[in-house]
Amino acid sequence: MQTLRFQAPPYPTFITGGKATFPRNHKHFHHSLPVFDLLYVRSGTLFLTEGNNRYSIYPGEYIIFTPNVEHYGHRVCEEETEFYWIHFDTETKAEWTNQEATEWREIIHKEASYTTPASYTLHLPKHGRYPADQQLERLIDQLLLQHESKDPMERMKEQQTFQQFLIWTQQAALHIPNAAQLKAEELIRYIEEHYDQQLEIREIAKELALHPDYLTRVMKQATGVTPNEYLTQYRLTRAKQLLSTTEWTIAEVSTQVGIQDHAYFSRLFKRKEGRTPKEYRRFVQSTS
DNA sequence: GGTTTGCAGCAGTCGAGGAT
DNA sequence: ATCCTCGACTGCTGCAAACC
Repeated sequence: MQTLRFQAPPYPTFITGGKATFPRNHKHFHHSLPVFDLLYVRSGTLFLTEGNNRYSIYPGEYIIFTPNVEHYGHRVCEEETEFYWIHFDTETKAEWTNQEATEWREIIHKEASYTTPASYTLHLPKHGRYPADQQLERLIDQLLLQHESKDPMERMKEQQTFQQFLIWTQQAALHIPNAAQLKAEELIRYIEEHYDQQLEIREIAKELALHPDYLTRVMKQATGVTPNEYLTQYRLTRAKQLLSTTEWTIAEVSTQVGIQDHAYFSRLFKRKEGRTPKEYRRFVQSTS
């Protein structure tokens, strides 16, 4: 299996991306780009050829195509096929190798000193699979939303999200999740499905059959943030979407994202975003 | 309608440590 | 190593009132 190997930082740059759906009997067109092209299949199957190699990309799998090498569909889709496409490029030299990395210590190229940052050698498999959950799709959706956003602050965050996407891709290539990570993933799923309701850590812990303290600990260990911090972050992301795409009052938006007290919502919003919800809406409208 | 401020209560977090 | 509990304390949250 070929592996794309490159140094970071600087991390590769996200250029553009999108979501596409091919109907049944549709075939991918002939295509060659001057940058890397990553395709991630959400449902259905893509049958693609690059050079002399044929690939079948099933749901949950991705493939990375090489710049300036033509790829095309060698077979029609047998069912409706939904996939994401992401174009990116590297500033550092990137090369295809047959050496796969199997442990994190192979990724950490050099530890940081007082004057130089840590450096990493990422090894991304040409054709790989992500763990079976919807976190990754949410991350890509977030990336595409930021890319399409009229808010310059959101646009600036897209590279950050793309870096996280690359780290997850690297993690998926090596990853054997431990118990804490599995529980944190379960908690994240729960939060994202119930963020619009009143959530208490004790209730969630009961739901997941764990002690509340323990839940906080595994979440912090796996993601670096506490359940509450994650919930707040998620609610504010949804609130920003609603503020920029609807005419709802601040109180309605607040209720919609699970915060009953709109006064508290405004305060929270200003603390995290640096401007009140009203200012945010005005700002987005003025830049569109 | 939306924001700010003050305040009280308590939920959530963290360090330490025990049980398995 | 993993899972869990306890006690202390921080800061989150909801409410009310005043103001823009």
